[in-house]
Order: sequence, then C-alpha cells, then structure tokens
Amino acid sequence: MDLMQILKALGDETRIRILNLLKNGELCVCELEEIMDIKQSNASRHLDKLTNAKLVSYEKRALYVYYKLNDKLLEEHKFLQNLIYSEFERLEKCKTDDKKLCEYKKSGKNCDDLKKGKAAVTSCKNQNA
Amino acid sequence: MDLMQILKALGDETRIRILNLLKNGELCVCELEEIMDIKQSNASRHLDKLTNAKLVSYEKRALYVYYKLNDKLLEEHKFLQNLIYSEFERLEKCKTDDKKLCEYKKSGKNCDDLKKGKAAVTSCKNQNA
DNA sequence: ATATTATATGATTAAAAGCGAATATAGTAA
DNA sequence: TTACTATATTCGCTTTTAATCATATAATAT
Repeated sequence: MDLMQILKALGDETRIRILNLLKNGELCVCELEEIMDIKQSNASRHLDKLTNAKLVSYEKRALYVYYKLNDKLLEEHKFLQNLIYSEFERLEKCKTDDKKLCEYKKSGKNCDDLKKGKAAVTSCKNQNA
Repeated sequence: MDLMQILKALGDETRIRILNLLKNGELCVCELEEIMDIKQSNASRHLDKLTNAKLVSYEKRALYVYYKLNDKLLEEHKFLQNLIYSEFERLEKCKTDDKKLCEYKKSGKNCDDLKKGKAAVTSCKNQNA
C-alpha cells in the first residue's frame, strides 16, 4: 500500500537485520533479542515499525509472539523478494546474524531455554553477591 | 557497494522524487528545483546523498550540472530497476512530478529559460517596489 | 483468585536528518 | 583581468528517529 512507509522501514540497519533473519522462517521476539544482541524494548519497537509497514506479521502462541515475513506483501512488491533473498546476504552484519541463527538452531534450544538461561545467570550472580 | 547506504538514501521522499524524475533522462539542478518546487540548497544536498550512494552520477556542461541515474549500479542491484521503473509511478507525488516534467518538456524550455524567467519576475518585483 | 512473565508502551535523552538563508566556490563569459 | 552565476557548502534551527529505563498490559500457570 504505502510504498514510502516501506522504504523508510528499510532505511534502518536493525530492521534490515530482522528481515534478514526472518527469511529463514518465523522467530520469536526473545530469539531476535538473543541472536542480534539488542534490548527487548528496542526489538519490540522495530518490529512495530515493520508491522506497520506490513513487512512482517505476527502470531501469539502461548507466552511468545512469533514474527514472520509477510509473504503477501513480498508478492505485491517483487523488489522486496530480490532485496531480502539476494541482497541482504552480502551485508556483513547479516552474515554474522545468519551464523548465530544457525548455531542457535543447531543447539536445539527454544524460547523457554533462552529465558531459563538468563534466569540461571541471574541466580548465579545472586549467589556470588 | 554499500547496500545500507543505498537503502538509507531511498528512505526519503524528496530523493525518491528525484530518482523518479531522472528515470526519463538527465536533468539539471535548476530543472529539478523548478519541477519539484524545492530550494536550491535542498536539491543540492539530496543530490549529494544520492551521489554518495552512487545512485546517480553527474556531468558539468557549461554553467549547469546535469544529473542522471547510475545505470551501472542499477545493473548490479536489480531491485533498484524494479523499484524505480515499476514502483515509483504508483506514488502520488511522483505522478504529479511526472506531469510537471512532461509539461516542462513540451514547453521546449531549457535551463537558460528557467533562469531568465526568474530574473524577469525579479525585475518585475523591483519595478513594482 | 494470585504470581509470573513475555511483550508493548510511555517518557526521556541523544543523535541524526532535513530545511532555508546566507555565503563560498568554481567555472563561464566578456 | 573582472563580473557574473549555477551549484555546493556552512550555519542555525526544527523535526524526526533511535535507544534505554521503567512501567503497563495481557496472557499463562498455579
């Protein structure tokens, strides 16, 4: 619909990185935080902009919210497919993210594990304090 | 080269309008000012950003500087061709600009005429003052 | 019901981007 | 050479955008 909004959404590196990661399938907010090493509120805000531009859609399941590329929009704007699937992979940051995502997937972890992991670290700190 | 710089350059409406106008061939700075109704310094700055992103190139001839799309970059990044030649025309602002450009071309004017026109208006004002 | 928790949303600050007026630059023209 | 002029650049200002902390929300789980 609003092409200008799409182009503005594409003008930020963090959002490009999110779109790049989502090309491999849906990811939940906490997974994006972990892989990209960004704050929760920051992730949420960028996802909001991408949602407004209709570049992504989301679905809530249990405790988590899963985001994915909006394939319908990519169909309507072919340049987006080309961008996301052929161009992003040249970006250094995206290469690094791809690797991290790959390792995360290989680890077999899920959102619950990520959250527990942080809790464990926290309790460790508490023990030492 | 720097995809992120290209994407940032595409995130501004004025620059999109410039790229859209240039798809019909080269234009000089003063022609862009006239058609888009923007200030000279503003035009110059945006053209500078587009040049840095290598989206456009320029050539100085006589008094004027003529800008055009950098076809080589568009070849390297196919999504740019799709964007510029198929998507921009849907934007209202671009449609309006296209019409103005069309009228300008039909008028048979050139840069010298534009500059003289403004000089005439100026002298008119002076006479009335 | 209450406690827990993942995500969203204020509120604030800091950084970036855009614009217009004035000036500098560099090249043309005489 | 000097005068002229199209474009680039600087300055000051305003608006926008992004990041973070703290809090709200809404759903889960007990």
